Amino acid sequence: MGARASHYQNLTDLPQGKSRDIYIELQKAILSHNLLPGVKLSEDEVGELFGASRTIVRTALQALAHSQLVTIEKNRGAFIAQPSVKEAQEVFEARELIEPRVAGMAAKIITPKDIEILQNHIKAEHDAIAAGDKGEALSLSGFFHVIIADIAEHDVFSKIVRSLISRSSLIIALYWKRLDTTCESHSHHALLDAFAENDVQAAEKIMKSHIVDLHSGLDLKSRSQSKQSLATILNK
Amino acid sequence: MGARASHYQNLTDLPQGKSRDIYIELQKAILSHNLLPGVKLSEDEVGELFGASRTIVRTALQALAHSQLVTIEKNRGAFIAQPSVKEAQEVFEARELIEPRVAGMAAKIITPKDIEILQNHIKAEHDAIAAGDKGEALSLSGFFHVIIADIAEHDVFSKIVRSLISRSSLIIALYWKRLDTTCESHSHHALLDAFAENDVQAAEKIMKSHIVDLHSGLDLKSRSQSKQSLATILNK
DNA sequence: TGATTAAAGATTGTATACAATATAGAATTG
DNA sequence: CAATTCTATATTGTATACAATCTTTAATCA
Repeated sequence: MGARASHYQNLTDLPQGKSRDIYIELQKAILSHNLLPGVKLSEDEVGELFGASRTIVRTALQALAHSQLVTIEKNRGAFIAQPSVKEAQEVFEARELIEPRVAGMAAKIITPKDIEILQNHIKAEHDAIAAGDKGEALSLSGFFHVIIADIAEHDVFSKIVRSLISRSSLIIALYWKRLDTTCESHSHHALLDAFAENDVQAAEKIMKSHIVDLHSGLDLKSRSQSKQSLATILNK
Repeated sequence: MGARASHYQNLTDLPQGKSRDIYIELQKAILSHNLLPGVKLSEDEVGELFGASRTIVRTALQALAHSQLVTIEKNRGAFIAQPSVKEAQEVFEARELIEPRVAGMAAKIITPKDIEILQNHIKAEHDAIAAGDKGEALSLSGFFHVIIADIAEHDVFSKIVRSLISRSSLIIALYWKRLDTTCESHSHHALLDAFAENDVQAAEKIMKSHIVDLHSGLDLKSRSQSKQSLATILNK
C-alpha cells in the first residue's frame, strides 16, 4: 500500500496489543462494508473469533465507540453505528470545509514519491473494481483522502479527516443512491494533476467540488438495513 | 450556567455511570489547570479518590486518552498530556479554520435566550477573575466557545470544537506567555454584538481574529512543568 | 386466542485475583 | 565513590467469577 505507515492508524491514543488488532480488523470490515450498520458485536462472539478475553474485546469496542464507528448501549451491547440523516449532512459539511484546506496544504509540500504512492493507490482501486471487489474499492477510495491528509503532515487535521472518512463509509452504506461509483476516480485523477503542479488553489477547488459531488450522491430519505452472522462476515 | 445541557458533555460515545463522573471530574480539573500536563494519574490512586474499582477508572482514563487529554504509556500508566509545539500550532490552525465557520452558523440562528446565556457566561467569567479564581476563569472562557458551537446546532463541528478547546487548555498551560488574560473578554463582547444583529460575516471575522490573537499569545519556545500530589489537587 | 405475567437463559457490568512489567533501592564491584 | 547489577516493591495488563440487566420463552388469565 506504499511507504507511508499503514493507513489504518498512526495513533498514540489507541489500545495496545491484541485490542488494537481487533480494533483494526473490525474497522477494516466496517470500512469495506462487510460489517453493516446495525449489526451487533457481542463481546463473547468477538472474543471467540479473535481468541481474546472479554476484557480485551471491551477495550477495542470502546475505542471503536470513541471513533463513532460503534454505538454502545447500556446493558445491551455494541452495534455498528447508524448515522442519522442529520449526522450525514453534518459530516459532509465538515468535510467540505476541512478537506479542501488539507488538500491545499498537501499540494504545497507534496513530493514525487508521494505522488507515486497516490498513483499506485488509484491503480489498486481500479484493480479492486475490475476484480469485482466493491467493498475493497470503496475502502481504498476513502483511504485516498486519508493519505492526502498524511501528506499534508498535519496530525490534527489528519485525525479529524480520518474520523470523517470512517463515518462517511457508514453513511454511504446507509444512504448511497448512485449506481456508478467509478465517477469518483475522475476527481482523484484531477487532484493528482493539481498536486503534480503544486497548484494549491486548484487542489482546494477540486477537492471541494469532489466532496460536494459525493454529498449529492446521497439519498437522505431511504435507508438500507441488514442482518448477518458476524462469523460469516469476517469469514473465520 | 444556563439552560443548555451541561457543557461538560452531551455525548453518547462516552462511558456511562461512575466512569463518566470520573471522566468529567478529571476533565474539569484539567481544564481549570488544577491538573497540569505531565501529572501522573495512577489507577489505584484515582480509584481510591473516587471510590471506584480499577476497572471503572481504566474506562475513564481510556476515554480521556481518546479525547487526547491524557496519554497512556504501556506498562507505565496514564499522564496528563503534554502537547508538543507542533501540536499546539496545529490545534490553533484548526481552530482558525473551523471556529469562524461555526460562529457564522451560530449567528444565523441564535435566539435572544441564547444571547442571554452567553451574557451570563461572560458575567460568570468576570466574577471568577474578580474572585481571583484564574483557573475557573480560564475554563469558562474556553466553554464560551463550546456554547457557541452548541448554539450552531451542528454536532459534528461541536464535538470537534470541544476537543480543540480542551487541548487548547493544555497548550495554554504549557506555552502561555501573556500576563493579562483579560484582553480576551473584549473579543467575546464584540462577538455578542455581532450575534445580536445576526451578522454572519462579522461573527466569522471576529472569531477568526480572536483565535489568531490567542495563538499569538503563545510562546512556543519555553515550557512550564509541575509536580504535585493528585489528592491535594482534587482536594479530596 | 390474545394479551399479560413469570420464569429461564443469555449478555453486559463490575470487582478482584494473578501475571507481567517497570521502578526504586540495596548490594556489589571496579 | 561512581557505576552497575540485582532484588524487592509497586503498578499496570489480563482473565475470570459473580452481580445486574435485558431478552426470550413458557405459563397464566381474561
